[in-house]
Amino acid sequence: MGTQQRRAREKEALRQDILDAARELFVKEGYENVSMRRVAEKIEYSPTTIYLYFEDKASLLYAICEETFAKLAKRMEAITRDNQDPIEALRAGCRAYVDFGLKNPNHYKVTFINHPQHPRDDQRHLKEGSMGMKAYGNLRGAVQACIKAKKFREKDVEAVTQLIWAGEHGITSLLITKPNFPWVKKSELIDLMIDTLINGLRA
Amino acid sequence: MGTQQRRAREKEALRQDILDAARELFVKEGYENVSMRRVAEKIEYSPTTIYLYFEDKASLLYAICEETFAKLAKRMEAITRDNQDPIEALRAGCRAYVDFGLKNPNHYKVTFINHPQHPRDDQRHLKEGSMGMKAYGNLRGAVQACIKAKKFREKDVEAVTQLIWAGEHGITSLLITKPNFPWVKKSELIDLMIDTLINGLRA
DNA sequence: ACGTATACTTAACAGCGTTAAGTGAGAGGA
DNA sequence: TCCTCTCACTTAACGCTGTTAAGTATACGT
Repeated sequence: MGTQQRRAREKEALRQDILDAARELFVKEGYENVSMRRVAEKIEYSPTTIYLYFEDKASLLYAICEETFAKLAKRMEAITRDNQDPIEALRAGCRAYVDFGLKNPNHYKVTFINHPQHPRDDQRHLKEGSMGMKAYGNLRGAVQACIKAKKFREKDVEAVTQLIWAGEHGITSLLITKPNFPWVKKSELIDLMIDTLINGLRA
Repeated sequence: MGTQQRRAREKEALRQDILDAARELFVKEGYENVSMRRVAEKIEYSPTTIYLYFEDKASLLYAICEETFAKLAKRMEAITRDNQDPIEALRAGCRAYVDFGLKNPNHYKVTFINHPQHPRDDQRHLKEGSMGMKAYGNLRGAVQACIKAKKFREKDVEAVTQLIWAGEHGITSLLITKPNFPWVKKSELIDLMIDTLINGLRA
């Protein structure tokens, strides 16, 4: 009777092997530059085996990104929880977001930078329940707190959240995709963005 | 003797035909979704003919983008020339940049959003002499004017220029790549970004 | 021991960007 | 006028890609 459970365990193990192999390759060489055949080679199975565990290449990627962004969501939650001052919490959350993007550029690229190729994956990373959406919700919470404490002049929570997200994303994505541009000191540029936005929003 | 000139004219005409066909397809369906074979089909030549006029697919795209961004650079130049108030000039320039991106999403995508695939094209759109760089230079001019007029607290021209560019880019790229996200009114979000940044920078 | 479900592989399809080799028309010189 | 050679273009092919249909062998339940 334990056979079924053992088989299920073995299936799950192979699924994890595929995820591990794909994650390593995607992170090292970028999603577009890694073929299903190369992932298969790494785990020493035929390419088609992967399709028994994941619908297609995009789904494989999505599973990996959800894993990764779960960490970001957790980290941002901890920041807003531990910080008393809402402004400081927001500032720290923003900084964590950008740092996370720069530390996981390939994940960030496929989740937030690249346009979805197939209409089927459209916005998958920002659909309800996704980790990307969870992180967004967290940011909104931090913004909400600032507005409640009457720190901001603008009262539209959604607008301010989207504004800050766009600012963070602008810096993060440009630093990732244009590494050879003659940037000023990156860390200071990030802080300048966060400070300027918060300053500009102040009541 | 006029033969050589006529042949040169004919070559140039075909080059333009290729550009026109490629532009139309790229704009309508996006760079990645258009193959060289499809461009060739449209001009009724064999696929390899294109390679007699352009080094590869990326170069064909680059030529098209330079055309397009030349228009943006020109527009931004006119704005900074016609506007007396440096802050208003900057504001108008920012607005023009974002509007341009939203009106030419496919050009904007390949120029500013996508990561360069091949190291050879790396940063091509932001190299010296490119139209992308010209537009950047224009923005820096507008920022310079604001700093000279003592309107900003931060004095580092390069840092402020990059900050504003990142802000503009953040909004533009997210609105383009995530059209189904529940955005607040787009036009107001754009203005909020520009106003908040300028406000936050004010002396 | 036998049939069947399950896990996996082989072979193939239709497409991609790109290149090497081949063709044919037309210009220029004798 | 005829020949030659240049130059614009095409045909065929290479080595990839993601994905699927069909086939095979193992190991399970009866």
